[in-house]
Amino acid sequence: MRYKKSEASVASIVDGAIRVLARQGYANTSLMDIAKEVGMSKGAVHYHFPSKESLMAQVLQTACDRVADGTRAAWTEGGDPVGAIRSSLRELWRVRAEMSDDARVVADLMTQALHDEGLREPLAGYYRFAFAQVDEHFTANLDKLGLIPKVKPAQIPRLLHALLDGLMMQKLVDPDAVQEEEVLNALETMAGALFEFRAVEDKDTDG
Amino acid sequence: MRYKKSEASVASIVDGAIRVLARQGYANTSLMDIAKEVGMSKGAVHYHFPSKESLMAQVLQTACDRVADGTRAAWTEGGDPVGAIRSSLRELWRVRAEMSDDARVVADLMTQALHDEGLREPLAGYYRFAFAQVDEHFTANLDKLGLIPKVKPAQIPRLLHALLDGLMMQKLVDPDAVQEEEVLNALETMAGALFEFRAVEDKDTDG
Amino acid sequence: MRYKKSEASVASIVDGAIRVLARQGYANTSLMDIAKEVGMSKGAVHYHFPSKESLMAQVLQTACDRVADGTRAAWTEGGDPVGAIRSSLRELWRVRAEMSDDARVVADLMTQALHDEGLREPLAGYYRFAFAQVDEHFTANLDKLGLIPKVKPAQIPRLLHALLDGLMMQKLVDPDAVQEEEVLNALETMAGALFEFRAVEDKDTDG
Amino acid sequence: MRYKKSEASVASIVDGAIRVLARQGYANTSLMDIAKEVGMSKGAVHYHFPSKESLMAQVLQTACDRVADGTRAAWTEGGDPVGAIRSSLRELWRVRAEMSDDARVVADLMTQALHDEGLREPLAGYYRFAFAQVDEHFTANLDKLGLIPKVKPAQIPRLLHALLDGLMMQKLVDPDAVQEEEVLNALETMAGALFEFRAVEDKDTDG
DNA sequence: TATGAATGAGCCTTCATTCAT
DNA sequence: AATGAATGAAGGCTCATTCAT
Repeated sequence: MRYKKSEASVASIVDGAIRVLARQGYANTSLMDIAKEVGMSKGAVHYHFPSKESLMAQVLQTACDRVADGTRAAWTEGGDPVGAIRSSLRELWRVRAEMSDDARVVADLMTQALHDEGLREPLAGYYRFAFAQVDEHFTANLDKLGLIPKVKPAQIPRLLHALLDGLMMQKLVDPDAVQEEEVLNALETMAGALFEFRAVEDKDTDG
Repeated sequence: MRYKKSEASVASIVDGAIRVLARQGYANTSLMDIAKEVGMSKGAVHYHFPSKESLMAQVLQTACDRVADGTRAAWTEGGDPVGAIRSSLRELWRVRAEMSDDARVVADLMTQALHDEGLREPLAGYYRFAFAQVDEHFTANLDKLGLIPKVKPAQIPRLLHALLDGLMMQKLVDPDAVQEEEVLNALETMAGALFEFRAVEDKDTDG
Repeated sequence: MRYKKSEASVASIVDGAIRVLARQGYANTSLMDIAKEVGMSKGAVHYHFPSKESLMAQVLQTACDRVADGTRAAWTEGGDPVGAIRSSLRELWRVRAEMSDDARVVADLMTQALHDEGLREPLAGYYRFAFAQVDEHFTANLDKLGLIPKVKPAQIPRLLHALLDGLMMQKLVDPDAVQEEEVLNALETMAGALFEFRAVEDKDTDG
Repeated sequence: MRYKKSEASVASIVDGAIRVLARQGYANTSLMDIAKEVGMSKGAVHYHFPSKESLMAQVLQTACDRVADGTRAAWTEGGDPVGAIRSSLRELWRVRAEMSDDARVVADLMTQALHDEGLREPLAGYYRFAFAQVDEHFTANLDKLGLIPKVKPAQIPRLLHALLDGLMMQKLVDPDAVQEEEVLNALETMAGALFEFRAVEDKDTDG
């Protein structure tokens, strides 16, 4: 309890690392770069993280958490179903389209994770969380929203995020080529294809 | 004829590089690894490629070309429109689901390209080609196929590939989690949402 | 009384250092290793010893003292001369053959001392003591034991310890190769060569 | 065959390393020191030796070989047995008393070998060779020399070298304390104790 | 065309040491 | 008396690159 300086330093290092990684990419980033970014010595970074890999794991974890957190507010509830889906989708895309440092780092470390065992878990956790969010706020409410899924419900989160992430990838490679408004329209159209509205007479029958 | 040998060496280096990169990833691959893979000296690699970056550019170019080539045969023409779309989609996914070395390298170098000017062009070209293919074989034939797009036609290739690439990313991170058959069904459902069939009586009316 | 705790800490550090050094060797031992071994922080070690060198000097001193102490009991007196020499030799060898942590550390730091001024004195003291012990218990009693040296008496301790230390070195390098019993026999034979028994009639003549 | 430069460099590095190690000791010697000594870059040293350990193994091997070689000439044959033994012993001691860089390095790395698997073999080989030499030139000729061993013959080389090495150790620690002439006399005396002359009448009996 | 040799910058890591608390 | 934090120099090692041959 007396020594909280360390926590602050750790946080500062992780933050700095995310900034540098977003700027330079994993393959071009050394611990020296990170140390400089946060105004510490290389030794200090190693004091808090025994290895580069352990730092990277924490960095990825943090970035994933933040991206996931950023989508927490995305889910609009109540109101008419169509409007709710629409605004949720828009929010999910906005988080990606902003291309925050966090999002860039997640994308960057994703390919690195293919060859680096230690990075796999944070990513898997991220996907789990993201999918669970869709399930909780969306798939679970299909009935309430008056929607009938046209694909296996378990696939819905996967497809939605694949679409969003694929578009983000394109945007990362060529930011100008992706037209926001048109992407959003298309997103809605495609998402809309995953369901159909329950006919009104069904409701009558139920009641 | 005089340069045959050299050309063969260049090709061999690029091939070997793709194998090594697919195995180890960009950040963990040195020129030495590549030289060893193709049984040449480090010096020889540098004789053919002035710098690592130039080799990587060529590698990415080649990998992109091959992936693109692999999709050339994907396009089924003739027959009923629905069947054609279906089998084309299946082929496009198969190329990714196989996760050939080429596909892995494209994915791996994509994030590297964000920070490496020299890698941008091959990727942009790849996207151009992939989109153009969709346009040529698909979007341009909408009328012939009796389909009316529900989104701006220019967005169709983008959306389709985003979905496919996003799913491949998920598969790279966790190969077992992606269920082939269900993905294919969902793919068709979503793709189907981009169009609607022109009613038969419309044709009569037109004629 | 006030310094009891500190003294205990100092002793604990030195003890721990000897254990670690015996295990890992000087060149592979850091202050961190030692601090960990005794359950203290690196800073604490530096609080008690201003520098690594000063700790090592104390460590060597302690190890030397202990080894020397271990030989104090080696000297059997009284009884027949041959038996006394024999059992003393056996004890001197036993101390080495056991290869206590102390003995290992002395051997290890001996080579380090060649290049490290601060370690020289403890070793010199050790040799002085060891030689003096031989002198006191043995050389000085030659007459009483009825022995006549065949080499300069001052050389006796040196030769004895050289033989013992050389054998220990061999044992350190290859523990199994040194056959205890045969070594002991040979030791006695060689030691025996340093003297000759005074003929009994000499005694008579003297008396 | 065309590229002999490497062999020269390797030899030069090993030579330089032996000089530096003799001067500074293993624990105080970095690859940089060695590179500087031979006027090469650190990278060049690593080009020829993949690791410090591999260099040290080669260094120890070379130093051992040289020391062993230096004793090849020590063995005087023919003439009277006593004289032969005497001059051989003197030579064996001279090689050590000179304290060549090679001998110092062997002594220095001996303690390091206790904790470094890779260094063990060269030392073991050295002992094997040294013992074999004694066997070949000496123990095997006992009969011819008219000597009967008083200890198990297999122990003779071990004891002889233990004595010599132990004395060298003392000399390393305190060069002035070891008096050459007296050591030599004592050496002869002790060595002499390992045998007894066959009585002349035995010879008569044989004949 | 291709190689072996060498370079030198840079990387991750270790470590003795210092210092505020 | 002892600790956690931080430093900075140095260590072993990797690597893209250069060059004579």
